[in-house]
Amino acid sequence: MPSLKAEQNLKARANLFKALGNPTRLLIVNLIRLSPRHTEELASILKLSPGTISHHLSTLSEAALLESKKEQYYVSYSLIPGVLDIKLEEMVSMSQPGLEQSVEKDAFKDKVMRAFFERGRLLQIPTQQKKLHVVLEEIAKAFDPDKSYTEREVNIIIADFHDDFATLRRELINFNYMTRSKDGMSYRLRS
Amino acid sequence: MPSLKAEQNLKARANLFKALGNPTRLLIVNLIRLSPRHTEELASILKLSPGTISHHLSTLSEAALLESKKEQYYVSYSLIPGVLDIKLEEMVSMSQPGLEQSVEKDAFKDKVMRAFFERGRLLQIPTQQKKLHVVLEEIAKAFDPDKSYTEREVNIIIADFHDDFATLRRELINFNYMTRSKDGMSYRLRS
DNA sequence: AATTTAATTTGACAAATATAAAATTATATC
DNA sequence: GATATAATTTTATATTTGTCAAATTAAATT
Repeated sequence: MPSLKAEQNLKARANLFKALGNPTRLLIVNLIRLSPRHTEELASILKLSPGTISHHLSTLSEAALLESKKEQYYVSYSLIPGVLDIKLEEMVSMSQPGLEQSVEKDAFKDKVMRAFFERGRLLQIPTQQKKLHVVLEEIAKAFDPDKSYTEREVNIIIADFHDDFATLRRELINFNYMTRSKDGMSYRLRS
Repeated sequence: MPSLKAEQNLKARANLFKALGNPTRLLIVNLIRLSPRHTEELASILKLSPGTISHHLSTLSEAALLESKKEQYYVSYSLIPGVLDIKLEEMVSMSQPGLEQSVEKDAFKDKVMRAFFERGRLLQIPTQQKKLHVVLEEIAKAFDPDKSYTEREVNIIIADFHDDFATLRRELINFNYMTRSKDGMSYRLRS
């Protein structure tokens, strides 16, 4: 089940950014970056209560940015070495190139399909290009990729979806879902 | 007035991170990264209302991550090219190495000074090393860097701060604020 | 010009966050 | 073992945030 893991991942990424997405915590990271610090010291530098600083430090630690070490009376916090040595791009990008793409297409497509089709019939031809593409793609599925068709055959197949087969046939060619032979006599799916 | 500018900067940085610090917005960035998208499309993919998506898109735009362009009925959003091509380190680091450092030291020092000194007198010798250092540094200022002192002279000067001049003198040597000559007859500030 | 439609803005609300103050915990120093 | 002290946790509160639904705006198609 990659989706669960992906979601975990997503949250973890977001938390890293969220941890850095606060002025006080950015200051803390910058102070700590120069030399390790303890809670009280940071509190007095930033003029916030130790409790508040402690809270911020734990947020940063949970985001896997800081490490700490008991030192005399104090807990000394420091940046985990190399933790900032990464590109924003790497932090942001999810690795599932396929998954997301399919999720998205299906969702948008579903919406359009529900809106424009009813029991296999196309209710109307969408004006909007993005929706039209969904419709054309669906109609294209009715053709066999290995066969070529006469115009009349094409019309009949399209007419199962909608009466205005002429417009739809034109759009299929227009947007390159189908191609017409040079002599204009036969049609087939774009290979 | 560099501090105002620094603060602006600080907030802008934090906002960039904050913009990315939300799972929905991370998904949006990832979807947009692959190909430009419009609001409704994202809404249907992510199953959130158009209003919500619009809000997220404006957050991302304010963080200078997205650009948009009207296209047919739609507003097509895309990532500003190269915007993610930067190290986390560069995003986090503030450039004022001096400023911050002085702010911090003064703040912590001030707190210790107020706690341990009263009208120039040291109320007690701090147990804690970090505080002791602040105190020793302060006492060290009473010596002329160009002069050397007999032990008796050192004692007299320290006695102005606190009766237990012997301990303080020992700590000054201990922590290398002052050095004692080989013959043990003269003291001076660490050069 | 009228109509359609995507996008944005507004209003409302529940959830999350940043903060201080106080209580508690954990650990050094004596 | 008692005491001192930094750190953390808890409680409380004001602010910010994410979301939806509804109203409004802006713009393209008719």
